[in-house]
Parts: sequence; structure tokens; C-alpha cells
Amino acid sequence: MFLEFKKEVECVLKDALEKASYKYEDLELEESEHADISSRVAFSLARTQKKPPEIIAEDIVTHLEIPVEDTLIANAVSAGPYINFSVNDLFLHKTLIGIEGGIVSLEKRGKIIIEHTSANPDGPLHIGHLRNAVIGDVLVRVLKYAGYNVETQYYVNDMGRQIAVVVWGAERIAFDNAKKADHAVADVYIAANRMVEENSDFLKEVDELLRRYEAGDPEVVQRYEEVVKKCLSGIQASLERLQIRHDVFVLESEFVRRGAVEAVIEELKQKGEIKRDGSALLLQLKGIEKALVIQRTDGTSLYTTRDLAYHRWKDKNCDRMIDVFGKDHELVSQQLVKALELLGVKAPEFVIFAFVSLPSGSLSTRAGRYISADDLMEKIEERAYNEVDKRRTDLDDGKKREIARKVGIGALRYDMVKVSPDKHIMFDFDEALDIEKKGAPFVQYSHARACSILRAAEERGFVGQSPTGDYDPTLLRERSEIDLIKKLSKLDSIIEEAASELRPHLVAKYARELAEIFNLFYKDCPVLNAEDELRKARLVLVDGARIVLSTVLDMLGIEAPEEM
RNA sequence: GGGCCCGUGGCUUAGCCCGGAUAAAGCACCGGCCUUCUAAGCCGGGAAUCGCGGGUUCGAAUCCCGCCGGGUCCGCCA
Repeated sequence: MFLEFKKEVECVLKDALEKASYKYEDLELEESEHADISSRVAFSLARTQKKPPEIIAEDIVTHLEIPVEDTLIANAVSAGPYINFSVNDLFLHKTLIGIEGGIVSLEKRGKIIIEHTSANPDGPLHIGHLRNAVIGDVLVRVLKYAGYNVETQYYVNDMGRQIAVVVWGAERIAFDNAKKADHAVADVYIAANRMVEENSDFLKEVDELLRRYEAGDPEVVQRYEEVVKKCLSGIQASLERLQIRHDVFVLESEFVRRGAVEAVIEELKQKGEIKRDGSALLLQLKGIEKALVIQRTDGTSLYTTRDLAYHRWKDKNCDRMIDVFGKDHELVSQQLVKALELLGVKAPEFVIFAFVSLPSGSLSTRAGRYISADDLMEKIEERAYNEVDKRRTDLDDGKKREIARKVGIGALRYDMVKVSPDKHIMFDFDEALDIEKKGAPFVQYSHARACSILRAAEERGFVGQSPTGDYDPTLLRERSEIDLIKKLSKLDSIIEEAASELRPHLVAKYARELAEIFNLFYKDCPVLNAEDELRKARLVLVDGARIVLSTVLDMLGIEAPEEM
């Protein structure tokens, strides 16, 4: 609803500026603590008009014509150089009605293919992949709420040397079937890697496997597929536990076998600036010092070339492509854009996140130095269980486990997405496992409180069939009631901002602030014990809060328990 | 060495793209609030030369230049 209010303010202000014949570039609207929305336009007009901004603001206000009917604006006043607008009762009422009517984007926008996680199938997901996965997944959810048709893809790097190492190792070392599949694969990978490092003959065998796989040798392909499938099944199980699912898994080897990689190389030879180093092919890209190798001396393909073919394929199937990449892929992403431009493919958009490190140093699957996402989920759920157990002696164990799972995974997801992606994270076990901080549990708790009130209301027979059917919105006059409605009204602008700027942490911030404001309302305004009409109105508000809280939690991929 | 990113109370961050009204939160610390819908909550307190130095501007955490500290990339790896 806030966006509608903003639109109306824009209209009214624009008219006033024209009527007063001011030439402006921007309305300079901003949300502020002093008004529901305010304009700083008088500042920039002051320069050209050579008059003090206060005078100009005053003058603009006299030209403002706020409609008498069907408006969301209560009034507009100048406050020094600022022009402050505030919302009226209709705005508050329409906000609540709108929420009860359901939160769906009216606008239908284009198709977006978003690629995220895409961890190599050589072991389980670790904490670094977790940031990628959660950022990507929240983005997917936000974009869907914003009206886009979103397809999520996991790009499987099945042609890398590390997979060849696993395939090689699988011949000599048995998978531990007692373990989760991806962990068993990692064990073989780590052990095989050690063997290969110590013996260069082994290395040659690995290279031979790589060559035969790329050539499509059926026997080798089958062995590869088994390993990849095995590892991926474990990874998918972890993702599922995190409430993440991909629509499509795309194997990079497909592009080699289909001849798409070859086609890309041929086309780049025509359209790009190609250099040769022996029989290897290098592509010189504008603005990038380092030439990009697009084909090895032995004729086999490289990751970046295969990625070009992948993006070309995606391009045909969508309006926008978004890739969630780690900081280490930044140069690659620039090369990708430049090379794709040569191929006439639209530029992908990137969400680049900085790394997660451990106090003990950087992460490495190969060296076996990582915290697996599984371990982390296990521990955080256990911690959450202890908290639930402490507070809810009345519940049976199954119910407690259920809540612990939602709270634990929620806390983990929130921790991954709350910080701006370009901020480096030092992962601290205790901090991430701390359920009490103002993270997911705090928001979930507010939701549970709202549910609790509604549950009690129903038990006492207070809730009618149509919650918004007949209530008097003007009874909601308390400061915390109005603040809460206003916060609820911002949902649309938060979705819009997070979607257009691809900044998922804005949703996390909004969720926390909304919970905070709901808690204030909860403390200030008794609902069940209020007088009849007021209770009716407050129940509408509580239900609205419940809906928006569960919506933002859903956007964050966090489950919303009805009791905690 | 070059490119990109980060540097905001003791700690973790928001705000920076798009400059404006007392720099906003959480954690930790200190003190208060459960006979009323869940205290995983609420209220109050102390605590910041917004890395440093210049510049632009009526006005800079925000824009520009330089420097310092940290990260990351600069593979015929992925």
C-alpha cells in the first residue's frame, strides 16, 4: 500500500511544482522519521532560484492540491526546507483490507533464470555454499513475490579435475555406505587427492579419465554419472532440509557432448580477437588485461568456455539471467559478460558475495577443512531443542522437535542473509547458534504471539467469519497501532526494493523491524480484554500482522511456527 | 605489483548506489518490568573523532583524490 501512497504524493507534488513553475530534476522523496514521506526538493531548487529553501518549501505547499476524496494523503506541511506528507485513515484502512485480501503481485513480469549454489559434486555443502544457497534462495522467493516467473538452476560442474579424482579414487577406495552419500564421496575425494598428489603416474590416470569422459567413452561416463548422482543426492537432501529446492540440475558435460562448446569456440574465432599459444586458444577481451584461455593444448574444454555455452543456452529461455557467485568468481563474471557480448548474448546479472571464513582460516573441501552444512544444521537444531525444552514443558517431544527444527534452521538461514552480500563474514559457531539474538527466532516469536491471540479469540468465540467485514478502523488510534499498520503497509516497497536491487538482506531487516513494532503493540494494546468494537478492530490488526510476518518469513525461507 | 570489495560505539552490523532534519540497531555490560492475549518479550542507562588526510558543497558516514589496514582475484583449476 505504501507504494500507492508514494505514487499519489508524486503526482500531487509534481502538479504543484508545475503550477508554481519550478524546474526540478527529481522530487527527492524519502522516508523519514518526521513524516510518512518527505521531499527535499526545495534544497536543490534553492540553488537555481537563489532563494532560501524554507521559502520555496512554503511556496510549494501553498500550491499543493490534495484531493478531497479518494485520497491517501492526510496533509502536507512544510517543516523548514522539507515538505512532509502524512497518510490518512483511508490509507490505514486500505492497508489492512489489502493484506486480508491476500499478498500477491498484480504485475506479471518476465522470466528469470537464477543460478545458485552449484557446489561441485565432490563433497557435502559447507558453510561457504550455505551463504550462496541462502542468498540465492531468498532472491528467488523475493523475485517471485515481485511477480517474476523464476526458474532456479543448479549448474553441476561434473567435468572438473576434482570429479575425475573422485572417480579415480572410487576404483580403489570403497564408499562408506553407512555415511550420508555426499560425505562418503568427500572421504574418497580427500583420500584419493592425497594419493594423486604423491604420485604423478596417478595424476596421468586422472587426466586420462578426464579425456575419456569428455570424449564420451560410455564406460567412463557411467562411472562418472554414478559418482555425481551419489554426491548430488546427498547435497539435495541438505538443501531440502534448508527449505531450498532447484527446478533444474544442468550438467556442464551436456554442452560439450551437444557440440555447444565447440560452436562457441568456432564463433569466438570469427568474432573475437584470438591468440594462439601452441595449440591452445586464447581470447583477448576488451578492458581485461589477462587473455582468457578457451581451449587447452590437448583440445579439451575449460570451465569458462563451458560456462559460455551454458549461458548462451539459458539466454534463449529467459528474459533475465542472475548468477549468485562467490567473490572468487568476480573476474570470471566480467570475462563472461565480455565474451557473451561477442556472441550476441545478453549480459547476466551477478550477485557476488564475499567469503565466509573460520577463525581457523579459510575453507577447503580438498584439504578436508570445512564445516559441513549438515553438522551445522544438526548442532543448531539441538541448541534450539534445548531452548524449546526449557520453556515448554507442556509439549510432547514430537512437537518440541518440530518447533526446534523450524527455529534452528530459521536461525541459520537468517544469519546467512542478514548481512549485505559484499560483507565478509567470520563464521562464529556460538554466535550463529545463539537463538536469543534478534534474528529469526525473534520474528518467529512475534508470529507465534499473533497466532496465540487469534487462537484464544477463536476459543472465546470472538472471531467472525469475515475478519474485516465490519470493524471501525478509526478506533485504532494508539501510537503503536498506527506505527504497526504503517509498517505493514511497507511490505510492497520492501519487496520492490529488494527485488530491483537484488539485495535480500533488506527483507531480513524489515522482518526484524516489523517484529519489533508488533511486540510494542502487543505490550501496549490488550486485544482480548478490550471493549467489543475495539477488540474487533484490534483482531483485524493482529491478523494483518500475522499475515505479513508469515509472508516475510516465507520470503526468507523460514518457517513460521504457530506456537513456540 | 595491478583490478575489485570491505573498514561506522568493546564486538557484529544498517545507512553509502540516489549528499540534507539529533548517525540507527543487535550483542555484551549496568538497572527496572511477569495477579491481564507466550518474559525467545518490554523499558531505561553508559558507550561512535563514521580507518586516516585532503578536496567538492550552503551541507559529506554518503561524492572525488591520496594513504593505511583486511579480504579476494590476476591457472591450459573450477
